[in-house]
This record gives sequence, C-alpha cells and structure tokens, in this order.
Amino acid sequence: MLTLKSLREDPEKVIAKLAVKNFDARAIVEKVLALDENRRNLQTESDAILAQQKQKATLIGGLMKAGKKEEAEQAKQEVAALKARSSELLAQADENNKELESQLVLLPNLPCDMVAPGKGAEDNEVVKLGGPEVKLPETALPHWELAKKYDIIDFDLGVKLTGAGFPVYKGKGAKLQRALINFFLDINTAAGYKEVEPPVMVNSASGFGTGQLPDKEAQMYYVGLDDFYLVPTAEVPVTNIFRDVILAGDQVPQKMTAYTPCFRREAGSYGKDVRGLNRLHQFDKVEIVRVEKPENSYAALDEMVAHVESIVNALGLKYRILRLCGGDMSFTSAITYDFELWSAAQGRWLEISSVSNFETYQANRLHLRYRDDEGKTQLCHTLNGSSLALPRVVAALLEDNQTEDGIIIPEVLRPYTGFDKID
RNA sequence: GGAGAGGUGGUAGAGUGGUCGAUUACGGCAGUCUUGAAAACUGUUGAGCUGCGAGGCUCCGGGGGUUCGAAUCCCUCCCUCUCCGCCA
Repeated sequence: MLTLKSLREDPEKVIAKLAVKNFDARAIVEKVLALDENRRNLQTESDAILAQQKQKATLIGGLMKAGKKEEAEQAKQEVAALKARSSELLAQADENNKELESQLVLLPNLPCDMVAPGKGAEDNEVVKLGGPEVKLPETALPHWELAKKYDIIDFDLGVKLTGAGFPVYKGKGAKLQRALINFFLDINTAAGYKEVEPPVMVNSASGFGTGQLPDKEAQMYYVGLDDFYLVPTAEVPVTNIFRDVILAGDQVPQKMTAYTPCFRREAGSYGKDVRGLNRLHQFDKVEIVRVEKPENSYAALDEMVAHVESIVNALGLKYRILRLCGGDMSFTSAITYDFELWSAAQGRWLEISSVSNFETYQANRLHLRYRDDEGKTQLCHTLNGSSLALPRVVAALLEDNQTEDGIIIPEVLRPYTGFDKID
C-alpha cells in the first residue's frame, strides 16, 4: 500500500499518477488525509491523558507505600475520570485507524514515469520482437489436439479427478514438465538467484503482505478449516520470507527463485481463451523475486527482463516483450513487462511471464526495510517475475515445433528430457 | 490427536503486581591504547507513532479482561519444545 507520507506530501501527484491507471483516487485520497489528520489529533490528545494516568499511577504507588491511604483513594478517583476519557479517545482512534487502513488499501500502486496511459491490452507498447519466424505444416494442430494425438496431456482425466483446468500430464508430457522446471531453476540459480522451496499454502498475513488480500480473495483457493490459502504464485510465500524483516545494508539485494504449483480460481472465465493450456486452475511456475534498495531497483528490473529474455531465446521460440499501459497493469505494480510467445496454430500471443517492480508498495505492507548508511530504516523495493510459467510455454512449444513426424524438443531441454522428439 | 512445559530485545537469558522498554552476558558500532591487529578498558546499541524541539505515547507471541498500576494475574487463539499416539 502507499505510504501515508507520500500522500501527505503530494496528494495531487498521487491523484495524477493514478489517473494513468484510470483510477479516480480523489475521493479516497481526501478521505484518507482527513482520517490521517484525525488520527494525529486523537493521538495527541490521548497521549497527553495517558501520560497523566501513568504519572498518577506512580504517585499512588508511592502514597500506598507511605501509608497515605486517603490521598491514594483521592488520586484513584481522579484516574477514573481520566481513564473514562482516554478509553473513549482510544476507541475513537481505533475505529478511525481501521477506517484509514481500509481506505488506504483501496489505492493501487502509482505507475512509474515510464508507464503510458491506456485502457487495456490494446494500448500496451511492444518494446521488442524476437525469436525465429514460425513455419507450420499444412496439418498443424492447436496444442490441445496435439496433446491428445500424442497422449501427453489428458484434460478429460483431470476433469474426472478434480475438474476443468486441472490437467493430467502423462508420459513424455509429464517428463517435459519436470524438464522445464529443472531447466528454469538451473538457469536462475546460475544467474545468482537462491533456490527456495516454500509452502504452497499460506496464512492470511502472507496473503495481505503481497497484496492478494483483501482485494483478490476470490482468486485464491481457501482451506477454511485451517484458514490457509493455496498460493496463486510463488511470489506470495517467497516475498513473505521478508515480512517484518529489517535487512542490514549489505544484505540487500536478495535474489530468490522458487518453483511451485500455482492455484487460481479464475472465476467466470470460459471460451476459447481458456481452451487447453491457455488458462488453468493449477499450473506450474518458476518465479524470481528480488529485494532491492530503491536506487537500484530499476537497474534490477532491466536485469530481470534481460534474464527472462535469455531464457526465452534459449528455447528458440518467437516472442515479444510488452510494456503494459496504465490500464492493463496490476493493482500493486509500478511497472510491468509482459513476455508473450507466438502461437501460430492458434494465431495469438500467449503470456508466459510478467516482470514487475513494486517499489515500496509491497514492502510497506510487509514491513520490509533495510538499514541505510546512516543507520536509518528505509523501505526496500520488491520485484518479481515469472521465469517462466509452464503451460503456455508448453502450448507454444508443442504448436510451433510440430512437424510431420513429431514435436521437436529444443536443444537446451534435451539433457533434461532425455528425448529429442515427442512422437 | 492426548498430557505436560514454554513463548521477553540481534542471540542467550533474568525478571511472578509499582519508578521496567525491561538486570546481565555475548554479538554489533564508536573510541582509548597499539606501527597495525588482538586483548583490555570506556561509551553506545530494539521498533513504530507523534511533536519545530524538549519530550510524549505504544509494543515483552496475537486478541480480550482484572487493577490506580500488568512482561508479571485471568480468559482465549496461535506457535515451539518434551513424552505418548499416528505416519511419508
């Protein structure tokens, strides 16, 4: 969430910046500022009364010891009056501050200066086009047909076991999943990211820390009996490693990578956009997460984009990189680059990675700070990116690499798969 | 899941109703000494909110309660450890 300080210092900038995300923030900003002012007034007043109460309590202790019972009784009466007033003020403050927080979390992160305004996906800027052109045989099939033809992914069986969006990978299909996960993890660790294997269920504090709660609650699977959420991305458990942490200056940056299955309810989605592997309720993803000092976070972002691009290049697939416009960016992001692979058989681009800088937005929720050169605590910047999400990589790989006699496995994956063709 | 013991600052570990944001040790930082380092000695060393400042307030796992006063007593939830049960 945004810091109160940034709102107090320049509310008009906040409103103008959020307009880039097509978010009309004026009403909320004004409400927050009023609540903040009220918060400080209530605190000033209650602090003064609490100070008096404490003084008197100490006094009473002395009187009791000295055996001056009557004076002590008198003082107790006085405290009772103070206490009535202070508890009233504290109750008011409590209510005020809850309201303040509930308003504050409604404000999305500010887009950074590089982000252009825009309504939706059609306004995103293509910053790079790469990879080989795709030439498909006459008989080219979409991946869901290929999956059936070679018996490598069974969507119907998943429906039987669980429901739509929970495919079963079989044979070379299953092996390919494992190969991709290992390949991604290896290339990430080689680039200096530390591998972690986090839980795939998190508590609500973690859900709040990265911004899934309260606004995206309906996107997550919820285990009610234990009050846990299935992770929608490894970003949640990995970033929350740093919740309530103050890092020493030399402990920043932190670079982590993790594989997890990801669980998303995707309520209300249907149609050909969700056909096959295009959108699933459970899918595999390898994530990279970084914690940076503010002055380094944009260099880190560029590095992450270049890193993801190197992975995509290694797979030899046609891709493009988009810089998302304000209207298409996520709630918590300050800037996002999306990677898409071209699916010739479907005639559409498939998103396989999203790399974002959150600046202090998550860190403020997480209470993630570092100690600067002067020994002061400062909020860190957090970043993350997919490197990569598997299903659409598999979709593009199956479709773009199909030949008359099978699907060709990219060179870099062969040490992991142990086969060079699916046939 | 059952029984018991616990959760205190970066760490270890005191503190069972009053001047305790908390003894002490270790660690960290600064200084003295030293050619330099170590050792020794001295000082310093939690976080947040608030205030121009002096200062004030809050926080001893979370929440609630008792009391003039709570780290300390009560209730409740969470977590850790030991034993038993179960089990990959």
